[in-house]
Amino acid sequence: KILTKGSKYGNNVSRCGNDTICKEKNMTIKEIAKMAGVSTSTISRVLNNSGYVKQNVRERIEKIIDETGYFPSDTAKGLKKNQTNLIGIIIPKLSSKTIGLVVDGITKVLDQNGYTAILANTGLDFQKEIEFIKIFKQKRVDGIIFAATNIKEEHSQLLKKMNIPTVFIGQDATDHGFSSVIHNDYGAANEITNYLIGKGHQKIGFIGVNENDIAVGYNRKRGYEDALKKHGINVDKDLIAIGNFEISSVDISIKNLMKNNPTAIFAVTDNLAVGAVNYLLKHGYRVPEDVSVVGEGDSGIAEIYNPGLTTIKYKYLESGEEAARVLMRILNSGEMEKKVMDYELVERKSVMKI
Amino acid sequence: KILTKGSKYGNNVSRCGNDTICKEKNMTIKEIAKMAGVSTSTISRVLNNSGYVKQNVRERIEKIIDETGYFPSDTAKGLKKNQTNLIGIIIPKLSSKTIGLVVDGITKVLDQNGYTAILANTGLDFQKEIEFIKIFKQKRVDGIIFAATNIKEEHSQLLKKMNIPTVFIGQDATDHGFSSVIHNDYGAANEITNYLIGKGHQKIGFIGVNENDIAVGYNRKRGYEDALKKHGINVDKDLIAIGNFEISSVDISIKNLMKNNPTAIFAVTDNLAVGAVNYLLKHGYRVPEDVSVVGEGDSGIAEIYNPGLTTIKYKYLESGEEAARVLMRILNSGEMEKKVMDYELVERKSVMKI
DNA sequence: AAGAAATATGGTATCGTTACCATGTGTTCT
DNA sequence: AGAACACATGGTAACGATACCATATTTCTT
Repeated sequence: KILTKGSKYGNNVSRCGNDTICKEKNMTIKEIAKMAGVSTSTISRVLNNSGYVKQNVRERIEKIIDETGYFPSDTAKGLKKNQTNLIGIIIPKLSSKTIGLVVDGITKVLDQNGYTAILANTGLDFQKEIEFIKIFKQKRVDGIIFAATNIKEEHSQLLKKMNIPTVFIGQDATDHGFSSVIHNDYGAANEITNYLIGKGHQKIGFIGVNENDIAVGYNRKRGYEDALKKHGINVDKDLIAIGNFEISSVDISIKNLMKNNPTAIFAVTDNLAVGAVNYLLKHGYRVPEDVSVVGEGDSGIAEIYNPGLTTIKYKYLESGEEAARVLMRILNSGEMEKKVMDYELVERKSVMKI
Repeated sequence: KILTKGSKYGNNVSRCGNDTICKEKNMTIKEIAKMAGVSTSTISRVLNNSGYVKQNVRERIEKIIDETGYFPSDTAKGLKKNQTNLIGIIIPKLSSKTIGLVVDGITKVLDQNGYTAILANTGLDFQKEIEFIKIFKQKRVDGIIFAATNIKEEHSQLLKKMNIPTVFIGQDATDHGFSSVIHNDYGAANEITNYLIGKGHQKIGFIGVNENDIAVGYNRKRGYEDALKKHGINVDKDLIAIGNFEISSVDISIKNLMKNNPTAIFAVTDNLAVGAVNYLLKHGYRVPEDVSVVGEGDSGIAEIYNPGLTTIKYKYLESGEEAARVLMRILNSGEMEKKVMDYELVERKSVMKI
């Protein structure tokens, strides 16, 4: 046992022997060189598998490295090579399956390419985004993947000044000059509205969020409206409710909506859709017999919920992967890219033909 | 516009002027010193707010720093100070609300203390855990927070050799000599089983997971068994089903269980509980009228689901915060700690008295 | 007014690597 | 045999910051 109850274990402090505390320095390339009786240059060569080293010397050195548990300092390496192999990721929060999937995808691809993610969790606080960009600059990250809810001039100004390759995910920042991986929010909303119309619905309620959120708030609403227009259906303000992402906001939105007797409701996220269904069930409506309901996101809950929710499945994991791949390409002198990710309509039990 | 379609933008490469590509070096403390007509020592002093600097000189320097957009290199600083302010976080995956919450909590506290998280996402691959520990060592992280599903000798050996302060979360590693923040899995399972017994249930089915997972698999099962024993109820093997975390595994488990006519079912996670309810509903049982069902986790779905699921709410966000706090204390020469987090029984609609 | 103490600044070694040049050996070619 | 080349190794100056010491200059003490 090295660490026992009561032992001190501070920065750079470890136990040597019983309860003694002592500074423990890291092994360095110099010490390894001395032990092997060669120069640091030679050690560096075997470490990086570069240049010429005699087989038996290489083996001797590798053995020493193994035995001593030496690990070269990426800090020193980074300073010398002006490259950290660190990629900064900026996200609003992690306790959402959507973002979790995105980050899973990002880290997977980064790992394959020898990069490591460093995490900035803004907790939805805009000012923190700016702060974290600066921290990332100080840490000399090689690139940034930015999952912003909306892009302001302040972001792009700062990022340009910083001169760090950046990829946006979930929001289109190509107008600002940045590579972006986005979801086809407009197309998906358009398609699922068409789908409802195809099932005979004409009075389709809409539960959305603030349009400052371009992807979810603005684009999905446009998709809905355009689908109606295309089929000659009037866009009725009284069938449109705007709240926030909180499920509790649904109760108010939908109450107003229901005064106008829609036969179907399109909520822009699965959470909101579930909130809608819960409200309807509680107030004596049957779903889908009396009212059909659809969401978007296929966040896991849609499948499990009762009744199973018809929704749009976005490719979140894949978009994370793609964003990382785009960044890798940029780091290899690639060009700016814009990728629009696929989506998929998945039918379950919450819609009925009328 | 700095970045336009077609522009190259590689590592350390940026556009100077029209389409020209040029290396852009970072500003250094030396250059700032030269511009300000002072030594690097003085710049360092204003940067770190240490030692004496005349007010007007300080202001002149600050102005230059601001105008040039200079950011000191943490890489160089880290090399010199032997401290990176980086904390490595090892997790199995992020696309789970539970882990997302934990990491939210961790990053919140780290941020407050001037540390940044660097992320190792193992994707449930055990061998990667070992690999990432080594990467963290190379990156010279100041500490590690480890959310492992089970702790092997290989882990603790390596971590001790590395000499990096480490806190485990979700699993008790105090036997291995490491600080740990854990959930009271035994107590919670015990309590919710007692609760069912209190509601008059005697034949209580159990849906668990592999006992290699000490926290969820082993401890929760023990809590269940001990509650039965304490009330003089026989632990019936035919009422116990072990599957995995996948919801699809429930269908098989529960089918066998139902042959023995339990009046209640305790599933060790909400997901499994929801799977159970879905199965029961599909096969003509009413919940809770015919069978009561409880889960554990209160992962969000329990609240939204129909019927609302009675469950145990674990403090995931708080445990992340606490783990980070424990680590901060260790870094300040604190002692090893073991923290057991609270839980809370939340009653909803999935249980009925008989 | 002389010495002590506080204020203000600079010089330089150092952190742990790698890049680059220099220097030696063998080996092969003509 | 001598040149040309591959193989093998070492020395040293960076990379960008900070720590520590040295040295002025100013401001207090008594």
